[in-house]
Amino acid sequence: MTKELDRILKRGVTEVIVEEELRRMLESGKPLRLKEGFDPSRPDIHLGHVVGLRKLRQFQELGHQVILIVGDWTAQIGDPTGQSQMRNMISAEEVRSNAETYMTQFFKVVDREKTVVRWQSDWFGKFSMADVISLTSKFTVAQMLAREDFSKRYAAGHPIGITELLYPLLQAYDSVMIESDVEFGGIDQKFNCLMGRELQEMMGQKPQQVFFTPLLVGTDGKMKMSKSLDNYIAVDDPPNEMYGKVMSLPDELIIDYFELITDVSDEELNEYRKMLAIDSMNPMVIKKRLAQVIVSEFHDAVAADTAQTAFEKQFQMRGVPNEIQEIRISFNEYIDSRIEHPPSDLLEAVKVEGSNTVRGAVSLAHILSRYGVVESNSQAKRLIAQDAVSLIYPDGQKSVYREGMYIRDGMIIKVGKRRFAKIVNADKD
RNA sequence: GGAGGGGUGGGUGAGCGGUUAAUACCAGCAGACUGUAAAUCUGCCGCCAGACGGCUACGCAGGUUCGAAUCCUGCCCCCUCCA
Repeated sequence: MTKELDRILKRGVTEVIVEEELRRMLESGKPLRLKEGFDPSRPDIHLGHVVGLRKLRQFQELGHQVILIVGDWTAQIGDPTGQSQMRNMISAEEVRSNAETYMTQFFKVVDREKTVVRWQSDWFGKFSMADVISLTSKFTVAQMLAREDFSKRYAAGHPIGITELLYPLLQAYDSVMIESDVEFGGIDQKFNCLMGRELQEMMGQKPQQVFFTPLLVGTDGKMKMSKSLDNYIAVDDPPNEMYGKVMSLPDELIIDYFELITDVSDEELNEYRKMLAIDSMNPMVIKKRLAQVIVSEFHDAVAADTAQTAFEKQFQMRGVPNEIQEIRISFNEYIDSRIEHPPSDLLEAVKVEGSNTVRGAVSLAHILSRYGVVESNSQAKRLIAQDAVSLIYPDGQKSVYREGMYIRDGMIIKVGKRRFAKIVNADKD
């Protein structure tokens, strides 16, 4: 028991306030009320969130109760944490639908049975001006500026919304309302969470303990994982994509990921650490193992295997993936329209070598942009000019696409490393 | 209320009448290399057009000019200082 507790309190933890106190509470055997709040402003949960969610799960397994707070009010304000710009407010309807998707993802990690969901609007919905004043009167501007995000912005002359100052107060008030024993959050939430302690104490409650988890670095290897930086791996990512994203992580992150979002034993972890340190194994191999573990966690072992095979085939052996977007086009239509009276939005095509061939650089660029393989016509042309587009014939032959080449039924177009599309002549059926 | 500074492409940020689809950096994309790692090198990086070329773009709306992101007028927004 104590050993297990040690592990939970040590692995994947940045700081616990107050550790001794929390340990005592845990050992007392009394079920604790664990608070985790989220703002349904961006509904996608990614691996960065999972670090904390896994902790919640571990505590649940010890018999404690999770109280999930849907921050429908704070979401509208926008969390100022780590922001150098003022946040824009989002609408109430948006919040509501986001919350929906959020929760299904949330419960991929956390045990639904041992979780209570509360909406902030339960209490803030009936907040009056008098309540707002009474809440805000407890704090000073200096206290708010003690927070680095704010003081930096202030010093740099960047705007700070008054609602943003309110944010930590609302979050703190949540702790009071649910009589939280322990709040969970990323270390960047420190200010907000500590605010909760202060407010609880002022309101005559025992201040919550706070459990801070580390921030997971995103796929760019530099910044913390976040949706707005587009360096995230979402728990909802399909297996192949998830696998690929893990493989694209910088090697330096392998250990962190194993430690923070998988259950591999400490012994195994040390093993990897050693291997990486002395270079006794290609890090790629260990990373593949990581990718597999992660995909099995959010999907299943079979999906993980499939993803691995697909990855090897597509990227390591430079092959063609199994599932490819099909582009069905009527060859005849293109050809006829060319001959009769070509509408400007139609593709140019020239009939050659029988009826199942379309020709011309224009055509391919159009096809690619029209069917969403690339964003625009201009972009397609640029890619073609850069030899980034190639044709793969049904017999496996491959050649870089050049202006004037023929496009045939059944041919696969490869754009860059990862975009594929198969041309199908719709006239056949 | 007063004084001053500012709003430029995804981000930072230059330009302050023409040679500017707009310097530079970051991000992004592509190619070489490779382990879809990192590092490095190279190219691209508004849209349409096969091409000549055209269109849209520098907070918004007008105006001056052969010509404006650059000048003028009005409006909106942001920042700083004083009260």
